[in-house]
Amino acid sequence: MFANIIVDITHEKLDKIFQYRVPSHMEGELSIGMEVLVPFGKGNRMTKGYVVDFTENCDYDLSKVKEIAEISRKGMAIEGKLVALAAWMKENYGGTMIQALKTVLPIKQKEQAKVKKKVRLLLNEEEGKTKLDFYLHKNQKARARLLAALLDEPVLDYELINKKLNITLNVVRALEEQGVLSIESEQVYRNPIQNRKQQEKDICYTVEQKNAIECFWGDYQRQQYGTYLIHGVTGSGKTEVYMEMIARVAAKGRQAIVLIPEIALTFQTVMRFYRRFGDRVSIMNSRLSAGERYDQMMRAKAGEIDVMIGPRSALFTPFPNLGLIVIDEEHENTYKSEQIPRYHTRETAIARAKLEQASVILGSATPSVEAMYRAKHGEYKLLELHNRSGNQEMAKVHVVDLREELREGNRSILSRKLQQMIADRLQKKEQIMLFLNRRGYAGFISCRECGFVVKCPHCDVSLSYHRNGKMVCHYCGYEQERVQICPECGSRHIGEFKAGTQQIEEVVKKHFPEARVLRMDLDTTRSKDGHEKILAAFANEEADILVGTQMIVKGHDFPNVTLVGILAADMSLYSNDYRAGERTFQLLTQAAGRAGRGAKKGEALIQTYSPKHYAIVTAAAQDYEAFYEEEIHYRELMGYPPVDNLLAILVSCEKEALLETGCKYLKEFAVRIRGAEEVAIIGPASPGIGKINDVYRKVLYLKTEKYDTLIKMKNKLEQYIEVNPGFNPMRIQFDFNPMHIS
DNA sequence: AGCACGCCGACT
DNA sequence: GTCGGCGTGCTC
Repeated sequence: MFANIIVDITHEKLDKIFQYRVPSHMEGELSIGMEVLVPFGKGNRMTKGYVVDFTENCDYDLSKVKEIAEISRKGMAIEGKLVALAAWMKENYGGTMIQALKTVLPIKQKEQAKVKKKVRLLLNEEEGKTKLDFYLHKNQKARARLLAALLDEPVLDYELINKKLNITLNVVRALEEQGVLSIESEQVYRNPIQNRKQQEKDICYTVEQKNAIECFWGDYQRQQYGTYLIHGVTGSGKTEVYMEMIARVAAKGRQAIVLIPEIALTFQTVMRFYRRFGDRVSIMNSRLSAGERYDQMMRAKAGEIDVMIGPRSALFTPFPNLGLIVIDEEHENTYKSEQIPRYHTRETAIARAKLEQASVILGSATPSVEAMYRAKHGEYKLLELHNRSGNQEMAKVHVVDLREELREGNRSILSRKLQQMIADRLQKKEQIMLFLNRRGYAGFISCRECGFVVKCPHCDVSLSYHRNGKMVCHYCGYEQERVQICPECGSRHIGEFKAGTQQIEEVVKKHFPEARVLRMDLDTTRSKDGHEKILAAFANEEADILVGTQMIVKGHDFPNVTLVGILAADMSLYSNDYRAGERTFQLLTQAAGRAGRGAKKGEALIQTYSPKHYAIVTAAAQDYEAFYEEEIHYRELMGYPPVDNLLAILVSCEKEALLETGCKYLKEFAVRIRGAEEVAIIGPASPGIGKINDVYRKVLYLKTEKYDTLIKMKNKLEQYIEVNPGFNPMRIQFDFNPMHIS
């Protein structure tokens, strides 16, 4: 038997897998993730490594393969656990072990950046000059070059010496021995946030909050670690519940990870954690430099902190004794990675928690259908928070039928009712948010007159215009000619629906010239901190109306906002994707939740062409249960996740003809290995973008109830692709339960 | 990263 | 010839 091993040396060149023979006496006890000592390199010096995988055969020159020397056993090191997690991710999401390891051990890439070696000159000017003459005389060019540079600037970064002066470590070492210079490698941690601990006033929990905490804690005390789904309406105080749970876990000497979508990782949120945990908290975000991020990881490993807050990558924080993982806004689709391995944070967090005997808390006001499905099937424990903790009332939600507006001659994007309400708030000096749902804007084709949407007859997803001038289904590849008139009512006002925040800003300014309007979208937030600046300005009431996309509905509380207008709720409803209903419901509920967060009562208004659609009806009623029932019924009917599982196989190739034959072979192979299993094999279909940078793309779908079957088929397909050189010019990616069908 | 190998100029 | 400095390439 052979073992695949990564060598614990931090350098890109060694960032690959080495194979070693497993001595027979180790066969029983060696497992993935274990730390071992192996002879490495010419001198066979003993080097630390981690077992990453086992194989029967060896594809390296057998005469060169060495044997593992010993297992270093001081419990499973934290790296070992993460390696084991990487192995799980590779198995469940596809890709190579290296790719999985790179996502799990970010340390590897960062280390060289952080161990900033410095070189300091030890000689005075005179001694230096003499030495320099000596080197020049002996024609020792590299030494002379280095010394000359040091005489100019007595302390230099090793990296600079290495890259710009082209001098190797050999030379530096030689000069060190001669006492010309010294090598210093300092290790300074920087904490990106100052310690500003303030004691938060005593917290009073509601009955529901208490119940949730005690339910979790009871299990935890009995060492029953599991997954909990907290379904709590906006304003029900989920964060207090998380913090109490974390505090109790931390008191037991265990650490916690809090995952928050990057967009919701605002100063406000972070400060709440700081107030409670002081400098035992650390945050990670994309603004931190690589070095700072590495420092944070090292602090976590060294036991200097108890809580790490960050986006999905923070899941891999190397805590020595992880006890709890919290995933806030669990339904957000940024929790699914777009890079290989295309892991889902929720599933991966649960896998990590199992490896480390920890619990997982999922929280959301609008849980994903997957999470709720699993909670209802007993996989997760459901904890409900129905009431707002401050006793505020939920916003009243109105629905306006835009078809009716059109019939009555109002072609504006602002319905008459919305115009009235805006005028009313302006006069009361209250604030307004206008929300444009741009998600999934990859146009759908709808009738402005009756609201009819052109759909695929086989898939129940909307068709969209394709470059070839036809309307296509991105799921099954179905095509039909463009419609000129609405098949439902015969109107000629049928076409792609589009509108942008800019147009809306103009319309609003025209209607209400006295109002101060702020716009927030990709254009206006591009500058550094643009995001925060706009939100701060609005919070300071420097504007009356904030117009924006979904980024305005996340996280921030504006007490003076008493009206939220949702301008075109349909935008995400008919994107070509089975999650459209879910996303629409989530966005509408969240947007409505922004109104009335202060003392004054709030109202929300939804403008739509399909007021009867269940996602809109249930969102208007703020009735998650009703939505879930409808949605799960639809998923059952269509066999979409979470009822069935879906594996997307994305194939791309520069040659269109090759791509097609490749897909044909893949499909045939899939049919062959399916055997008697009940697996639907769909496609190949063209994804939303059929060609990127002259690379053609196709997608195949496998659909079945059993996730395991999909994994098995993925493994066989991966093997098949590897042994057939015909697939070499193609890139093939696997995506389990993709966030969008594209 | 660490180590050996091989090239090249300098000096006995 | 041979010695030592210096860049290069490999490590299962």
